[in-house]
Amino acid sequence: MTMMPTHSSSALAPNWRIADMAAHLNITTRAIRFYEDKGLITPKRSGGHRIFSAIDRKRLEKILSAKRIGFSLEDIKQFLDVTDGHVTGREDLLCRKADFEAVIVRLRRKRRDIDTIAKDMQDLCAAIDNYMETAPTEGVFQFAEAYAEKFRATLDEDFLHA
Amino acid sequence: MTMMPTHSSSALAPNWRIADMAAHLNITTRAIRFYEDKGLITPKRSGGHRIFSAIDRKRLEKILSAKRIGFSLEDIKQFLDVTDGHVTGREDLLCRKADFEAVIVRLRRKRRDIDTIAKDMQDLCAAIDNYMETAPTEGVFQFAEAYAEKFRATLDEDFLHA
DNA sequence: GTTGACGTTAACGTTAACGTCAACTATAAA
DNA sequence: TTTATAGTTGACGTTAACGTTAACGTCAAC
Repeated sequence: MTMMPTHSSSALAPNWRIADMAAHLNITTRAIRFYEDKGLITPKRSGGHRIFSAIDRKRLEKILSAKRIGFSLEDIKQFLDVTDGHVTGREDLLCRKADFEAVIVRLRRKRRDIDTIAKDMQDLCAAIDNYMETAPTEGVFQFAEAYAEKFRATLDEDFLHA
Repeated sequence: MTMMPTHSSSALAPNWRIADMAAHLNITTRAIRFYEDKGLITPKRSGGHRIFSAIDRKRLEKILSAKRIGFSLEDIKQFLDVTDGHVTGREDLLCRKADFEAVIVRLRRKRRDIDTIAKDMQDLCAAIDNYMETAPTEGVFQFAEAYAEKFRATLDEDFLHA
């Protein structure tokens, strides 16, 4: 007797059900249905049930990446509409392209924001470490004071450049 | 008669009113009041009116940076509570530090997400440019098809590594 | 042919981060 | 002193992105 591949997945041509997808991507089935309602994905159907391909999965992964960096589902739809070829007019395409270029600029700023905040967080962690070593039981407020001092230093620095 | 510095601002020791702050930071006064309600800022008062110092401004700028990269106001409050010295217990501080280190890890992923999406956007813009040059009036659907082809290529590549 | 795990749609509930009045007050200028 | 121009505190409205039932369909297995 030959082994029949299970309905839920096959290594070569995977076709997952909604729960499999949700588990793989660490989201809820509700979210996936919601994305379909919003027109972000259109998985195939088999007797009313949704069937997800590898392409569907890749698409969902991109959607989640975009979501993590703050894009709304509507933003994402704008992008997908173009890659899917739902925007065909020359004027429309050029308009979208301008939008995307503005987005790229904002992404650069977002990268800078991340670096700024990450540095602050690392400094804060280091300050906590330092506080733990140098102030065993006494001087409870020294930590905040030291941090505030550092904060005022960056403030003065900004004044010089402004 | 000596020039009296105006109430609204002085270069050396600026004290802005809420509308000035809002204009400088490109947000609404409502947002600023909301941040105060949530305990993120505590500007001084002068007869009921809020007065903002350079420190308040810097603090707000940090808040907006954090917001842009997806932190909720509650997240931001967690961070500020520590830097302000409202968290004094050793256990509490170590606990917060662990949270912050987890955040730093997520920020690294967010950076990667940004790079991924930015590259996709740049590719898409380039594809649009290319399409504009090579397909003057005919073959409306070639653009989407070309993009889909490229997409399948990255998909196959992922299969090799999985 | 029934069971049980999983799927479906439809509809209302929830939370965050403000927007939007409304009614009142404080300050600066005339 | 009056007036114009902000500023103040509620209180309710709004939007996005789902969560949460409710009520019912499907399908492989026993």
